[in-house]
Amino acid sequence: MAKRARDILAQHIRELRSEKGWSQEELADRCGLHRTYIGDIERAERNVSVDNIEKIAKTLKVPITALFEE
Amino acid sequence: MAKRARDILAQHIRELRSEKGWSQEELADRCGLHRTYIGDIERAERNVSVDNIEKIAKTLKVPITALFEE
DNA sequence: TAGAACGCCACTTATAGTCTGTCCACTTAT
DNA sequence: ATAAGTGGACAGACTATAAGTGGCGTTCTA
Repeated sequence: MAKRARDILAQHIRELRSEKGWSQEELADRCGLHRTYIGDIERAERNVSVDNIEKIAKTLKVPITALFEE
Repeated sequence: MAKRARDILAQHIRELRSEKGWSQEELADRCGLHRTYIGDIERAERNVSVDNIEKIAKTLKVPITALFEE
């Protein structure tokens, strides 16, 4: 049973954010997104769209492909 | 000037679909999406979200990372 | 001259994304 | 011990926009 894309995304975002020592709120502010929204994404409860995936990847300084690697 | 994520996505989807000799409508049907919606995505006019990106990747039989490679 | 493939427009419905706030767990200072 | 601060889970209500559909025009080619 393959993992859903949003689960993989969630996991990578949380990991990369933690590595930087950022809170969800700090990542949110840097992305121009909302604090609770980042929380939701990291719990894989949101169906994020490409434009926001791109914002998050840029903020985390990784290519988008890095957010989907299994 | 870096290309927007949705442009890269658009280009890959169109290429992979063409390689298979599928029309937009055929890809749409196989994905369970609508003909014009696929057209819009290939013209980078839609801000698609992960769940649909995942559907398209599965239908095209490529990992999601392949849809974002530059 | 029919039909297959696509671009493009207009539209409705569903949900992405924002915001306010409460609760809980864990720290750190008093 | 306990108050005060920080980070995160979660709820509810709202607004912006993605999802999804149908129709028409054009181009190409059989």
